[in-house]
Amino acid sequence: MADPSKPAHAEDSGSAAKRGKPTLRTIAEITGLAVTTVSRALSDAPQISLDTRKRVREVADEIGYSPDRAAQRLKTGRTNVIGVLLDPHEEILGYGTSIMSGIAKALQGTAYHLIVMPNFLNSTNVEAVNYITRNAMADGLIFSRTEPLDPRVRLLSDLGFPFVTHGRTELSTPHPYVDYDNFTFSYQATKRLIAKGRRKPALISGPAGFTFAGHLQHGFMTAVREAGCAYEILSGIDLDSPAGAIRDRVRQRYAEPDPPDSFMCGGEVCALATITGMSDCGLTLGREYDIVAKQTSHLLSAIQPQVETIYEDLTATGEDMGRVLLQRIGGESDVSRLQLLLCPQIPSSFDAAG
Amino acid sequence: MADPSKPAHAEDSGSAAKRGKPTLRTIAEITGLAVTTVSRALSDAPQISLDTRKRVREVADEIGYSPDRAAQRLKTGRTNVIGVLLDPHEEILGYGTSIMSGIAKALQGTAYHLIVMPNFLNSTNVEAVNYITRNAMADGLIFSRTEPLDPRVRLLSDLGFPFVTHGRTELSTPHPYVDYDNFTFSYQATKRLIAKGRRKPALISGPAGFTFAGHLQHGFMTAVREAGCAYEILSGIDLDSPAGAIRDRVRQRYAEPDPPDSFMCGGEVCALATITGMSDCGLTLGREYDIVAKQTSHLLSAIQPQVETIYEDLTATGEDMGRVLLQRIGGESDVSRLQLLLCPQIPSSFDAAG
DNA sequence: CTGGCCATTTAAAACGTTATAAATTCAGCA
DNA sequence: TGCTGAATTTATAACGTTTTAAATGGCCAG
Repeated sequence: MADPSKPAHAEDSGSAAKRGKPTLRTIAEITGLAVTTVSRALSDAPQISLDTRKRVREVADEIGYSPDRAAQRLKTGRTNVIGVLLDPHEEILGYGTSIMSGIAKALQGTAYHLIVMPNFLNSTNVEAVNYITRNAMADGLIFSRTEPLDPRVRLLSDLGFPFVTHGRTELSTPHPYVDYDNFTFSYQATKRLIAKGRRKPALISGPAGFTFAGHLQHGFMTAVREAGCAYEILSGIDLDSPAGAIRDRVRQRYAEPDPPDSFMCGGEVCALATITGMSDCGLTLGREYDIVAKQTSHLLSAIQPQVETIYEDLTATGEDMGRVLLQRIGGESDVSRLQLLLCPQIPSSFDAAG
Repeated sequence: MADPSKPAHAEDSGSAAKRGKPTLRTIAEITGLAVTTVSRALSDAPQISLDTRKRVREVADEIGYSPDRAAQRLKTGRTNVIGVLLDPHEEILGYGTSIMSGIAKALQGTAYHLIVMPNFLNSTNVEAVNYITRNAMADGLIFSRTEPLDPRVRLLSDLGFPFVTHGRTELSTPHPYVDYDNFTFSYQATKRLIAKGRRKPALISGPAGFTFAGHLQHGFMTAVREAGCAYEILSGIDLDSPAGAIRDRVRQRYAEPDPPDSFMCGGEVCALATITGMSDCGLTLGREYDIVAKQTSHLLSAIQPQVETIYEDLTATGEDMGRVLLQRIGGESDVSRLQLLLCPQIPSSFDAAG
């Protein structure tokens, strides 16, 4: 029925002042001013008299004017859009939700829109970045899961395109980031296991290649070395593995000699899967073994309240990333002011001897 | 450093043929044709000779031309963007991921971009819809969690703005949708509980106000009435409740007289929370009680393989929605061809007597 | 009353694309 | 030769905005 090639609400043009979406021209005709003046007035240029500015604003509000973003974009080259690159797996247990709602909060009240670009097709994330910059689809980019020599970071740095990452890199050129201190998290979590009397903690490590995996491992190793105890890094699985794979691996490990007696889990799904695997072997959490996990949602604590957790506030992270990116776009060139390392809040119960 | 107001890769204009992003004009200068001709040639207009079309395409490819979407958009009014409205809670257990990757698949190879518009700020979803249509931010819209008299559907229908919903409404004006047959799901799931010998199934219903909640309840009621058995609809919680609330409610219910002996759970988190609550009461799944749940990810089957499930393929749903929306934008006005009701696949084990 | 300066407003051009209508070329034919 | 019409190409305008440079008018010093 309705012709989709034209906005359906564009009614037939009436008399002189044509109907349809109001533009600067509409306001100009109503006020008797020139289009230029109206444009200037709406952007509060000091060269336009206060009277005029006020009158224009009133008329604009009255007729419900809102600027055509396509035209602004064509003219200025600015899109007023912040893009978030979303990996397929990132939606699990609210990662994406939390981050996004944080960013949205930071962008509230600004001219910027948040747009999520799901990256389900371009096999590599770099292609997506390339595409977005080449087609000027956004003024700034946010993405996560950085690698030590992240090619996206490299590309964007070269282009001078504003971005913030969730996670650090090891590139020599510094860049804006917001990161969680996974070293400290892992160190404290492992220390907690040891404080509870465990003598062989196991780490289910982050997926190989990502910067945070190194941090997790480093924190873990530091704690076990300090304690001088045995340890194990479970091979064959990581935090990205499906729950079933983690469960099976844990089960299998317990059929072999000299199994670990506790687990440092970097995520809730990982913890749940571990518990299931152990339970299949007849082992009980808190009795035969312990777990400390990172918590980012409320699922784990509802299902398995016995698991001790350290919380990572992803919404706050998102908000920080939004703020940092806005500063960057706004011209802040001192990168050191655009790097945030968020500290884990260690529960006070951790202080008590296990 | 880099001035963010201009694309950083726009170098200073060289000699005659200025550098920077190639435009139609660049191609025109190279080939000696008029800009109009180039535009036509690239859109494969039949009025342009085959020779010319081929030559223009070659040059375009060579210099890496890609059209400026802002300009196209300004001129044509078309955005080449499909928007997905994402509710905050929808990311749980991969709902959003699956849907989005499906849509992305359907859009692959078309001129359309998928853009996710997280709706974390506008309290009501209608405001977001209003905003998107008024500002012509997309050519079509996809959203879920429809209500019987959904105001978004009403608004978009009035405007003639193309959209597809995940879920049906009870509005008299028919509209494109893709929906899962929650009646059949709920009916079969409940029948399965009864076939296993349970005599008082409980329903944890969908959140009040959404169309699918009615379907779930209807299927449940049909099954219990057919069997003539007792039943219960658990009050105070629904599928949107946090896991902790569901767990507590289940536990609490078992402290009261005449508790249910089985559960129809419309989601995995719901099932997990129920199991936890029951387990806190010392009750074992498969012995003292049973659960049938809807499965949309692989978490539940990894953590609690004993739970019988019926699968809903959300990626397929997304793909269908993408296809339907494209047809709608393409001018398909026969709405009945744009309505899909997807049937639950009932596991063959359901046929065996419990 | 002229010239100059300030404050304010304006006309014209531009961003890159597409739509409309017109121009050009050339073959066929009277 | 000149006309018609088909095939191909083109000039011009337009989408709504911002930018650049220029115009207008008022006021004051000379």
